[in-house]
Amino acid sequence: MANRAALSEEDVCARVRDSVLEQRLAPGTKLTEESLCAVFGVGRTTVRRAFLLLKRDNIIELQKNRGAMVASPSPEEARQVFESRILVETGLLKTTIKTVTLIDIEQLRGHLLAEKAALENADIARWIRLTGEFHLLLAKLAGNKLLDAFLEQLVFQTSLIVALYGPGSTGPNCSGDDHRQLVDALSAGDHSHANDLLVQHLHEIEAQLEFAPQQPFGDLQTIFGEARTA
Amino acid sequence: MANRAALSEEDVCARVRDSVLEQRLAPGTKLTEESLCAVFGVGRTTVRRAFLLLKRDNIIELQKNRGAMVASPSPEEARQVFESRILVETGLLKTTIKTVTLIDIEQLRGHLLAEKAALENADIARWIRLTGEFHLLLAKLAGNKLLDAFLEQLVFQTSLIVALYGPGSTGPNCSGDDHRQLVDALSAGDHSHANDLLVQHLHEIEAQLEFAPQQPFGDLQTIFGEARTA
DNA sequence: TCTTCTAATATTGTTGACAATCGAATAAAA
DNA sequence: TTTTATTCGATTGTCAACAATATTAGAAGA
Repeated sequence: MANRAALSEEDVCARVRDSVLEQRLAPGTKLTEESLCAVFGVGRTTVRRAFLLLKRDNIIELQKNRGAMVASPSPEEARQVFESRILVETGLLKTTIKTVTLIDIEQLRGHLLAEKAALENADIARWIRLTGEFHLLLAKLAGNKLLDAFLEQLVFQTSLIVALYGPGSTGPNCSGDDHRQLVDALSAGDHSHANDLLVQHLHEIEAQLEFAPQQPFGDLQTIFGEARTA
Repeated sequence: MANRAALSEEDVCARVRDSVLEQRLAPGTKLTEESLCAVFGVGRTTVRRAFLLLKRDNIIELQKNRGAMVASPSPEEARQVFESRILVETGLLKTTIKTVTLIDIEQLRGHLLAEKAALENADIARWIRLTGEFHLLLAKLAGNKLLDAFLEQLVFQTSLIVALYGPGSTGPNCSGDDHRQLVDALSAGDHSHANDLLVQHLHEIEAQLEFAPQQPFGDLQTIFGEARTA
């Protein structure tokens, strides 16, 4: 059994975000306080505070007296997310390309292997999560915590957007080889090429969106139950 | 008298942020729950939730069992704030220069007048706030709410940074004429020039910083009392 | 006088009960 | 059958009391 030390609001927030990142929590899902209390074994106070954090990150929407539901970004919001990602990620890349070390490259390649393994094991949830985390890992190399945190928000929202408007459940969040090519360009110190690849990669994902919503669903206990696979 | 409808955590959060923006709340100031309850006439629940929001915006620091204090960004954090601002603001400018309308220019010029008036009236608090809001107004024209919200965070943090490391109390947050020149360039549709001015403007502010902290102070009741001058 | 320990005070953290509000189900009327 | 009211159950919002923790003040000893 997991330890019984009470989870903090940050923990609950992280768990919910994980579920969003792995697309086990569909946009529009109603989150009642009581159910989350039960799932995570915490009091309403903690859940309530977690809701506040999640709202600030645009992961849930809070309506007065009507509770919380997982956010459903509009097409316009989706556009803004990708616009922001391109700006931030290319900005970070400009720094990274100048400071990147061999150790960093090793770490990135290690991550690529993990992505590949997850895909081969047909562990789709894990793969979806890893492809998102690749971008965060890449961002971290630039050493700007503020932009990191902001990009994190954007990546989580991207997950919601892909869940809403993306291609069928088989469809990739990030097509397989793009990340490897990007690491290669980075390793070669070719900023212009790396930049092109990054922009193209993001545009590709955006281009695959079809703005006609759909609604999968899931049971909360199941969804949250198997969160910690890392 | 103002209406007695209870303020929400967002309201409290906004009031505190206003005070930070106008530099009436010094970095390091201890914020006890009870004092804020008294000042704003709300319960501890509301203050507590506001604290959570303020923490997420890096405006206060929360220590377990030790309460909240206004954040004191480190020199490294200051560097990251300016790096982020340059990235975001130049990115937004690239959009704005393509879509800006005469009405937008009018609005910006109106803001410049307000800045000038505040300066002439020696209403320094208001002037400091307006110079910060100029950047937010400019950003809003690009029509990306996510980047807007992020820049808002950065501007508030800039206020803390200037309070900590900036030139003496007479020193300007944004030197007077820079904003006007920027609007002129924008009005002329000269992207390259506008971009240069913006970058130079931000670099100027950063260059004026001296990383040797100082500590002004103030009474909470006074600080919050005269917040709403807009 | 200075240090160290203890007790008192003040502040924060948590819980549970109660109030307010919303949504659904039912019943009544057109 | 459809629409409108009303009641009931469920969910959220608020508050106050209590517990846990930290800070301060004071006393004792060197």
